[in-house]
Amino acid sequence: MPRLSYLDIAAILRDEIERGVYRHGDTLPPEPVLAERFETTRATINNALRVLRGEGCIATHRGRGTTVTALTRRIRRSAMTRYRPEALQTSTGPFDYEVRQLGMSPRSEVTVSRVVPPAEIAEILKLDEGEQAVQRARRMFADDTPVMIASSYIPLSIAADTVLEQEQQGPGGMIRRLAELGHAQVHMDESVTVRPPNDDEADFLRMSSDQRVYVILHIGRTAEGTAVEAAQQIMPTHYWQLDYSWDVEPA
Amino acid sequence: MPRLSYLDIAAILRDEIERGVYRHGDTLPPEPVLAERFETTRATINNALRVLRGEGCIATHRGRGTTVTALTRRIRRSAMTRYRPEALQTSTGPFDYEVRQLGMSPRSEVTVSRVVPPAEIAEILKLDEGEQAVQRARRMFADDTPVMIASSYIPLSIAADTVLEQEQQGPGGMIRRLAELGHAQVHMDESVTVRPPNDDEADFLRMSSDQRVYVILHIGRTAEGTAVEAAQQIMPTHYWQLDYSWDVEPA
DNA sequence: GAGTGGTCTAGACCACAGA
DNA sequence: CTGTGGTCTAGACCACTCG
Repeated sequence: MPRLSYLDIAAILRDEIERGVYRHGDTLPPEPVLAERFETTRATINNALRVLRGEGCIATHRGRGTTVTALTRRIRRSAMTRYRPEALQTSTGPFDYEVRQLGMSPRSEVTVSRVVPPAEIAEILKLDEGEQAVQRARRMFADDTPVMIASSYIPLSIAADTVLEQEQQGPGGMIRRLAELGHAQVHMDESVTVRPPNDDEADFLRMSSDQRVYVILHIGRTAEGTAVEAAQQIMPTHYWQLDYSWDVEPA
Repeated sequence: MPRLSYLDIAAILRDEIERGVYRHGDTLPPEPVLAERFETTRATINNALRVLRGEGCIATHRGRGTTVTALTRRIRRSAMTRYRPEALQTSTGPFDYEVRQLGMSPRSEVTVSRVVPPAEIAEILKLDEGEQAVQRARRMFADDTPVMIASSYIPLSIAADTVLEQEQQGPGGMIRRLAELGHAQVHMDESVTVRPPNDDEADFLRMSSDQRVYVILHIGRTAEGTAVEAAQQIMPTHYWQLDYSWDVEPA
């Protein structure tokens, strides 16, 4: 019998996970045991697990073991509905809706502070070098699995000493508050890129460097085209699907 | 002096690439040479190169060596403009525009055939089990670097024996032709996910399994909501940025 | 302290590209 | 043929988690 390659082993384990031999949340056998089962060494098993980790099937933790990832389906982030007035009416907000769609429980933690934003954000908000902005940082969970980091920045000239510097926003969230302050947003820009997580992101999102995050840069603009809010959202690619839909004029 | 970890080595090499010690297109020293330089073994070098490969910095080819990736900036795919009538007026089409924006030369190859589409596509187009559709497969290049695989599917009931089964489409492309055939599209849906490339994709796009592709499912609908075109686009994440922009009603 | 996965060493064989 | 990167073996040390 020919030896199995790490890809073969990954395929076998993937199949067993899909067939339910290992359930979501289960712990896989330790690497030495798998090595024995497949008549190979730990290095090869480690390689196979890296493949599955990259796909988001499993998560490995030193000292704790290898567990099958909890999320069955991906959370669907519907860009066009999540910023619509109707979506904002609900006190819970679009993230809560998106997570509940999967039958999971949403939770989030907010931190508000004044910071000098990253250069990319400062440029969008047309801030001077070293100028501060209000940062609203949110860490979001689905059933206690961390699934998103979002940082919104609003120029101090708009947000200083307003409700935007308080943690609780009330129904309609930031968009509604900004509108009430005379900065109604009528246009959104988003760009999507993908990269490995940095150390902080990997730590909070419990990711390995074999996995990837979406980086979504979201910009809200007023009728004059001024950017009044710039937000960066970091999400593991294996947890999310991004949905967009729009109307076009017929050709 | 402490030994360097593969992450340290990756960081050093990344820095050297960014500083221009190795230029885009250059070949890096072979792994045994790097192993000697960093006083370690090939396995550790291999590990370091895997990190850079995952970021899209380099590409490794057995027998040929390791080269620095050609693309400096990412191609920007602007979803909302690429399907607008104005964008379609130009005979060249949106992909050509997007690539030229980077100062590169676009090229694409089209293959038209009748196939039974993947289940996901068949469901969208409401095809019966085993029913065929017209597939227009495009492989796209920027300066001879393969950057995208796109497969559009149109139901046979619409496309059979029409200009849609010919390779050349003329100005306005498929959207215009569909409109002329009485299937004007007024609504677009797109979903974005990310995964490792499959073997075919990795082969054509010259990717390794450490890298990732966007999978964009694009659906064009008529005023009645009928899907008349479903397309799947596969693009290496390290080559592309996805842009979306839209208007919202004020809160 | 025992068990986990992360990383490394030293060496080997292989598939593949190119002269 | 030589040199490349891909993969594997056998063994080791380490950091981390948990009882």
